[in-house]
Amino acid sequence: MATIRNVADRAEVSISTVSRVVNGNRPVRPDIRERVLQAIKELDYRPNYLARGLRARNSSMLGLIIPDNSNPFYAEVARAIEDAGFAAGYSVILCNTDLSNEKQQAYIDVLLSHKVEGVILINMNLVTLDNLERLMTEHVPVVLANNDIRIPATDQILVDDYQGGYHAGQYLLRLNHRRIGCISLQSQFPHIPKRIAGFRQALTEAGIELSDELCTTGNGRYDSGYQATQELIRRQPNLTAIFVFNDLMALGAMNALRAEGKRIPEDVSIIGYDNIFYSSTFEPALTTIAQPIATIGEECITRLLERIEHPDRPPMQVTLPVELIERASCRACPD
Amino acid sequence: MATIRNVADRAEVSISTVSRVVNGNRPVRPDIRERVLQAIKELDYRPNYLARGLRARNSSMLGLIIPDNSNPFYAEVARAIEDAGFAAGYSVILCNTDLSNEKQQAYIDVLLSHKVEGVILINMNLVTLDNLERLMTEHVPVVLANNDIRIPATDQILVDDYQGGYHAGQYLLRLNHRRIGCISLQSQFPHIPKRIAGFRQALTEAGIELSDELCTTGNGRYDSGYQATQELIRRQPNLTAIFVFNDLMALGAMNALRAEGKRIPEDVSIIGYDNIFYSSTFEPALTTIAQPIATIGEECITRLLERIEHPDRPPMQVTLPVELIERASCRACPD
DNA sequence: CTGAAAGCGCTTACAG
DNA sequence: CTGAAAGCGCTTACAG
Repeated sequence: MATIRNVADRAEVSISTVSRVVNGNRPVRPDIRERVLQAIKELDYRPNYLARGLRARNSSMLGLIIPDNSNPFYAEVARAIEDAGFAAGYSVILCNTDLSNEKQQAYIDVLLSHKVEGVILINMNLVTLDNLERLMTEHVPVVLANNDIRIPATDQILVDDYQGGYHAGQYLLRLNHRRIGCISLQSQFPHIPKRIAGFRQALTEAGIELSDELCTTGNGRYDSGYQATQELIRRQPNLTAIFVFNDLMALGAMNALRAEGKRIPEDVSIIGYDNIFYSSTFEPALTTIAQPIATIGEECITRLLERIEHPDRPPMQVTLPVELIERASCRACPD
Repeated sequence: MATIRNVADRAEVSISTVSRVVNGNRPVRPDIRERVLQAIKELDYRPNYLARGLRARNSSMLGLIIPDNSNPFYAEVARAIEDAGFAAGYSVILCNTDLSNEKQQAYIDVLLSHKVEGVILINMNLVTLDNLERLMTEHVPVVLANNDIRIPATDQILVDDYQGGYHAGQYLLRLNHRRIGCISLQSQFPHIPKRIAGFRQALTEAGIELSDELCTTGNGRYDSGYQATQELIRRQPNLTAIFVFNDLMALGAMNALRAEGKRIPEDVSIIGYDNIFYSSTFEPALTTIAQPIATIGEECITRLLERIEHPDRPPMQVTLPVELIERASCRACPD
C-alpha cells in the first residue's frame, strides 16, 4: 500500500510537507496542499498508525477491561464507550477478564505493549493493586468504574450503592413487606457491602433485622439467581419479597419462584438492580434500582479523554445517583 | 519505560540478542539468555508492539465489525471471538456500525491504518462492495459471517437459513396451525430471503399460501417486534401462530400479544430465531430455531487465523446447521 | 551463536 | 512556508 514517500514523490514535495497536510497542523501553501491531496486520493493513501504512533508516542487506541461483554450491563456500557471513543478518533480494544486476576494481568501487559493511550477498568478485580500500579508507573491514564476503593491519582466513576440498597429496602417496607430476602453478589468489590449496608439501614429503621438466614449470594449470572432463590425459599418458605442485586439474577429468581408454584408479585415481590434494557421486557416487568448505565459509559470515556488531554489535572471522583424504577414485580404485602 | 536498548545495556549484549531471546526464534547461549531474562525482569521490559509491528509487518490486532455489541446475538459472538483471539495472541478492536455504510467505511479505514492482521465482518451491510474491496486490495484477510453473498477469495461462515425457515414452517404446521404470521427482518441481507423461501416452501407443501397480509418486517430490535405484532393482529385477528425472525423481536411479540389480552401459547404460538441465551428464560420459554452462536464466533476466528497463517489456501465456505429448540411458547392449534 | 547495520513509515525540531 | 535529517523501538538479513 502507498506510503507517505509515494505521495511525496507523486506530488513532487518532501515527505515533511505531506505529513503537514495530512495532519493539518502547520500551514501549507494552498496550491501545494491541493497537489498533495490529489496525490493522496490517487494513491488511496492512509497513514500507518504504527509508524505514526511509534514516532509521535500515541496510538489512537484505548483499552476497555470488563468482566464479560455478553452480560447486558457491560454490553451496554461498552457500547457507550465505543461510540464516544470512535467519535473522538480512538479505537477500543475489548478485553474480557471474567474477573480472573491472571487475565487482567495478561491483558494489561498486552495493552501496555500496544501503547494504548488510556484504559477503562470496570469492575476490576483488585485483590492486589499490582495491576493498577503497573499502569500508573507507565503513566497510562486510567479510569476506574464501579470500584469504590480510593486509589490516589485515578479518576473514578461510582454509583451510589448505599442509596441503592436503602431505596430498595424502604420501598419494600413501604409495601408492608416484613420477611424480606436478599441475594447479594459474592465479590470483593467494596460497593457491594455498601449496598448491603444501605439495605440493612432501611430495615433497621423499621425495626427489622436482616438475618443471615435471609441473605445469600450469587455470582451475578442468571443461573446463580435461580439457585440462590431455591435455597432462600427452602430456608424461609414464608418470604414475601426478595431484593436481588442484579437484574439477571432477578430474572433467575422469578423463574425459580414460578417453578415452585409461586406467583410474582402476588406471592412474592421481586426488586432487582441495574435496570438493564431487558428488565422492562420481563414478565412481569421488573421493578428495579436503576444504575445510569449509559451515563456510566459516557462518564468513563469523558473522564479518560479529559485526562489524556490534561494529564496533570487532579483526579476526579464522580458519584452517579440511582433511581427506583417501579414496574410490575412488586406489590403491597397483604399481611 | 524500558526499551530493548536498556535491556541490552544492562545485560551487556546487543539488542539483536535481546530481540532473539524475547522472540525465542533463534538460538541463544543459555547463560546469555539467562542474563537477558534477568535484565528484562529487573527493568520490567515489555516489547513495544508499535515498533515491532512497523518493522515486522504485524500488529497482533484484529478488527471485529458488527452492527451492535449490545444486541445479545452479537454480544455472544463477540465474546467467542475475543476469547479465541486472546488465546492466539491477538487483541480485538471492537467496531459497531449500526449497519450504517458510512460507519463501516470509516471503521475499515481506521482498521487499515492500524494495520490489523485480519477482520471479521458479521452482518456487513453490503449495499456496495467498495468497503470489502478496499480490504481485498490491501490483502487483509477477511472472514464474512451471516452474509450469503458469494464473494470470491473470502472465507465465509453461513448458517443454513433455508432450513431454518423450513423447519419453523414444518413445526408450526405439525402443530396444526394454519393462520400463521411472519415477522421477518427488513434488510439487504441475502440470507433473509432464503429463510423466507424455506418457510414459504414448508407452507406450500401443506397447501398454504404465505400471503403478504400475514407478513411484516422489523429491524431486529425488541420494540419493532412489539409494533410489528400489533400491526399483524390488527390485520388478521385470528392468527394462531407467528414466526419471528429473531428472539428479541419474538420477546416483543409475546409482550404485544399479552397487552392485547392474548395468552401464549394458548391463544397464539410464537417461534423465534437465534436461540440467544435469554430465550430460555422468557416466560413462557421461547421455542426457537437455534443458530449455533458460539460456533459462529469460533468458526470466524478459526478461519481467520488459518488464513493469516496460510494466505494462499483457497477460501472456504462453511455452512452451519440450525436446530429446532422446543420450549413452551408453541402448542398444538385446537382448530 | 552474536553483533553492527539497515530500514519499517512516520513526525518534528532545525535551518533556511 | 518547505526540505533534509534525526530518530521512535524494533527485526532481520548479513558477516563473522
